[in-house]
Order: sequence, then structure tokens, then C-alpha cells
Amino acid sequence: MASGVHPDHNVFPSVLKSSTLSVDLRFGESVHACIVRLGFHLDLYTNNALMNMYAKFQSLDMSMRDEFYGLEVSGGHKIYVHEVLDGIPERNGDGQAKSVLVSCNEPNTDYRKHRFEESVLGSGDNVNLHSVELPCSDGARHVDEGSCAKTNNGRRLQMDSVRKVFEQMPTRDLVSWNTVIVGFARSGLFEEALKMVREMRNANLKPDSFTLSSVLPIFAEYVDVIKGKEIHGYAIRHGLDTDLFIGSSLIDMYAKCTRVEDSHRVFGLLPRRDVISWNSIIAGCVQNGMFDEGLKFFRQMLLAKIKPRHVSFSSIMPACSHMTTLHLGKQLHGYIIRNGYDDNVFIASSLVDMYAKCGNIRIARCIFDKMELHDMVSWTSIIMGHALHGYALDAISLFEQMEKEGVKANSVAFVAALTACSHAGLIDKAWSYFNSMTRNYGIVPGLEHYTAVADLLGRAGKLEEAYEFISSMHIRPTGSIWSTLLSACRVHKNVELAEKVAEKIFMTDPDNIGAYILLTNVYSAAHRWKDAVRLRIHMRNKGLKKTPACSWIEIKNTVHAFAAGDESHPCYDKINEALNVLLERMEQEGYVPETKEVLHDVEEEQKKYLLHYHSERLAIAFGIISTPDGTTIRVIKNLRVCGDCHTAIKFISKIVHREIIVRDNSRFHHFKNGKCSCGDYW
DNA sequence: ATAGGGTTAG
Repeated sequence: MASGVHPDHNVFPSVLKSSTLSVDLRFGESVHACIVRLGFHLDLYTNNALMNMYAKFQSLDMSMRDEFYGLEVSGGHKIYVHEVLDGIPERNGDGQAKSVLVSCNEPNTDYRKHRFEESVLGSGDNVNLHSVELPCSDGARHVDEGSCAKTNNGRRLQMDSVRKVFEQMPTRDLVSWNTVIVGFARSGLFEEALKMVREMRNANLKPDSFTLSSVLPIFAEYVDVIKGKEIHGYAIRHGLDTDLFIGSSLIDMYAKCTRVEDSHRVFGLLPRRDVISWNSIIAGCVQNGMFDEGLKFFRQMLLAKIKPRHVSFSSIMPACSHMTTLHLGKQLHGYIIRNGYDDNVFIASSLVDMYAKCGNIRIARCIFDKMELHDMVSWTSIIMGHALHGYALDAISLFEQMEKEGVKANSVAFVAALTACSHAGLIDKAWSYFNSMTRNYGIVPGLEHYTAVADLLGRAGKLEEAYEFISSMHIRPTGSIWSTLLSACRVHKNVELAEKVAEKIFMTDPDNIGAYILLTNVYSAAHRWKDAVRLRIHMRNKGLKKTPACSWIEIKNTVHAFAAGDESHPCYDKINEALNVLLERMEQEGYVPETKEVLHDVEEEQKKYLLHYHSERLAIAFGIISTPDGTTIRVIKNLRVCGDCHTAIKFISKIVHREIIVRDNSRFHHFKNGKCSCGDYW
């Protein structure tokens, strides 16, 4: 097997590259031992490759494994490392590697494992790997999960090895510095990385495109656009600003600093664009809530004949989640399956979220259950999905299952758990999560946690408690959290508190239309017509216009939108007819319209009419007449589903024997046989 | 021998 040729300095960089890809630290360490034994530990290229190997071990994750099948060694062979049997060498030590099981692919030969005594490179003799011939099949693949150091400790440990190698090098070039810098940057040791950049300049070496594209992600993470711009300026002065790698880091950095316009500028100035530059701009748009823009870039990328990658899909999918465009999400899902991307954790999580947000929690659960590996994000997505659909108990048991499987909840997971409680009125459970989060997990509650708890207290009618809770937050309450309480004041008809809360909102946001409308409704419900009118006039004088309630339903890839009393739909006559039949049946079943809160200056019959022609009812009626029996009806409403609306849909679901799913802003209500998944917690 | 982009948040 060994030719006996002495290895030259080209051998180890090649072997080390292979061990880097093998995801096997122990194998790499045995190679390191050989390097020392054969006296190559002073060779510049060998050391650079060695540092790269140690640096890579800490950043390899599951998703990267999809991208390699074997290790290319020069000569066209692929080596598969199966097992290190014993004798793990000391780092930087004198090499006591005993034996390694490897196999190698070569066409038309059978699968066999080869056992090497002493070390992978032979029995202490000088062996040139170029000439090693190892017949076997291409099916072999070794993945050692244990050597995937993903924890911080693991990362720091690997970086210690990199540092040790670096320090004992007699000479260092730009590549050496860049390798150390990227190693620190990727292990989250940002300050160390930046320190190395300064030291490198002290050593009279100029940062190049490798350095800059490794350092830029740090400022993206720090959200430090000033430092990021400094790098951008340096790049321009050195003619590096049109470099593909720097370009995509710049696009990403500006986007993460919420400066998407600057991302656009950089993207526009690139002379050439690859998948990653496209992905950067797409992700940048989506992360900043510019969903249409992101989709536009996604389509342009396809038109430019750039084949999307894993990242492209996990970047664009949230756009479908946020816009609730199920048909688009399904198209993307189709593409994902056809290209075999569906086993990627990022993509699967984004799909789970998309289906849940688009109203199909069953498919979301299906995808989740099929995943081989659940990380914290996929757990959080499915928990949040159940929470938003009102299935609080499922959400809670999923949360417990997650903990049992050793996945530790982070602050987002707690938002999901608290949201589940708030949607189902589980006050005690919510407090236990809230307290455990702060006491046992050391998580400082953020606005989202406070909002979920305040929302829950409000929905449950504990208005004063909610007020005290919001007032005692350690961060400044926002208009949106007060709005939650204002909305609860409307439901529970508490005028005094509503005025107090509205005052809080107007202090920071005097033009908050939603708050005006809610307060008007509170006055109307309490028959304080004069106050209601006064407020309406005030709004008119300020030029504030109420945005009308609107509901929409997606049928066969077309979105049909309805506003209250909207007669413009081509099927209006049929919808009208269906609604009349429905109303009759509903009243037979005992439905009594709750007309009190509607405009006081309208005749009683007119009130009933207005109520009945609410946007969501138009949309549901259209769904009923245009889809076959038994089809679930999914409708989206841009106002909270509460009060009369909630009651009416319960009746409708009983009469038509269908499941009706209504989404208001972000929550789903499943109506079936006259019941709602979230009880009466609106 | 070294570099860039991704999923969850009422």
C-alpha cells in the first residue's frame, strides 16, 4: 500500500483538508501528530492548513454534512475515515496514533475497510498519501457527531489549538493571520478576532479581501454600522468594494443594521452576482420586513439562471409566513422537495412556521414529526404554531417534550409558551412559565414576554392587574402593549381604565388610529354617545381616517378580499342569498345578534344588517358557496375576532358542518360544531 | 493553505 516515497510539503495541506472535511477531530489530531513526527511542524503551508482544520472543527454543523460525500485526496481517491481505534495523540505532541479505520472509493471495487497500525499514514515510515491505494465502494461515509464541537466550550478549546499552532510558527503570512481571525470570528470571540486584525497591521500586513469579509459579519452581529462603514471605506480605498465576498458581507451587514437601502446600493454596484450575493439581498429584504421586495429579488435570481440553494429557501420562506400566502409557500415547498432540500433543519423549520402561519397546523405538525432532528428553533416554531391556533395544551406538552429531550428553551421559546397560555386563559401556567424563565433560566423578560402576560390578564378581565403589571415593567411600555390592554377594556367594557390607557398611548403616539377607534367603541358600548361623537370629530379634524375592517379568503390561488357591506364582488348576489339563508338558520338555532355596540344613530333593523354584512361573514359565505362540502374554510380578518363575530361564526360552523378557521392579526380560531378551539378567550 | 448568505418573537 505504501510506495515509500518521502512526503514533500504539499502532502500535509492536502491531507489536512481531507481531515477538515471528515468532521473527525481525532483523525485530524493523529495527522497533526504525524506532522510533528515527520518534522513538518515548521512548514508555513502545513501550519496554515493545520490551523484551518482546528478552526473548522468548531463551526461544522449538521447542515454542512449534506454537502460532502467523501474526502477528495489528490489522485482522485476519496478517503473515508471510519474510526480511530485508540491512542489519541496529545495535541502538538509526539504522535501516538495507533490505528484508524478508513476506506477509499475507487470504481468497480467492493466495499472494504482498511486497518492501519500505528497511524493513518502507515507504521511510522514515511508514507506519501498520494500513492496510497485503497479499493472500496463509494457508500462509506463516516460522521462523528461527538467531534462536532458546537458548544462554546468546544469552540474555545479548538481555538486554543489554533492559537498554539499560530504561536509556535517561525514565520507567518497573510493566510496565517486570516485563518486565525476567521477562526475567532466564527467561534464568537469577536474581540479576539479584532485584536488579531490590529496585531496583523502592526506586523506590517495589509488586510485583504479575506480579512474584510471575515470581519464584516462581526459588525453585522454587533449592529455597528459605524465600524461596518469604516470597513466599507477601507474596501473602497483599496479597490475591494466590488469583490464578491466583501460585497455579500456588506449587503448583509447593512441589512442587519436595518440599512437596507445601503444593501441595495452595494448589490447594484456589484459587477457580478453569485448565489450568495443574491441570497444576501433576499435575506436582507425579508429580515427588514420588505417581503414583496424579497420575492422580487428571488424571482430575478431565478430569471438570472442562478440555481437557488438551501439558504435561498430558508431566507425567502418567512416572507410567505408573514404575508400568509399559502399558495406561494406551497410552490416553494414543491421546489424544495423536488430538489431534495427537505431534510435541512433550517428549511424544515421555516416550512413548519409557514404552514402554521398560513393556517394549516396539521401539515406543519406533519413536517415537524418527519424531521430527524429537532433543534430549538424547530421546537419553537411548532409550539408557537399550536399556540397561535389555540391548542394551548398541545403547545404546553410540546414544550415539556422539548425540555425532556434536552433542548433548552431560550427566550423565544418562552414567548411561544406564554402565547399559548394567553390564547387559552391559563393564568397560573403563564405565571409559572414567567417566573421559571426569570429564576431558573436567567432570561430577562423582553417586551414580547410582558405583552403575552399583559394580554392574558386583559383577556381574562383582570384589567387592574394588567395595568399594574405593565406599569411595573423594567422597560418602558410601548404603545402596542398599552393597546392590548385598551382592547381588553373594550371587551370588558371598562370606560375609566380605557381612558387612562388611551392617555398613555396618546402621550407617545398622538395619531394612533387604532387607539381612537377602540376608545370610540368603548364609549359606544357604554352608551356614552356624546364622547364617542366628540372623539370622531376630533379624529376628523386631525385628518385621521379609519381603515375599514377587511377580510380575505384564498381560493384556488386567488385572494378574494371583502370589506363590510362590500357589494363589488362578482358573486355578490349569490353571497347575499347565502347570507340570508344562513341568518335565518342561525336565528332558528338561537343566535341573537349583539347590536348594542354598533352605531347608536342607526335603526335597529339597519344595525342587524350592518352586523350581518361584516367582512368576515361575506368572506365565509363566499367560501361556503365556492368550495365543495367538507372543505375547511380559512379566512383572514384584520381585526380581533371577538364578541358578536365570535358567536356568529360558532353558529355558522354548526349549521354548515364545516371547520372554519379565522385568523385575526396573528391568532387562529378553529370553529367546529359550534365550538371554538380557544374557548371564549378572544 | 484562508473568506461571504439561512429558520423561531402578541
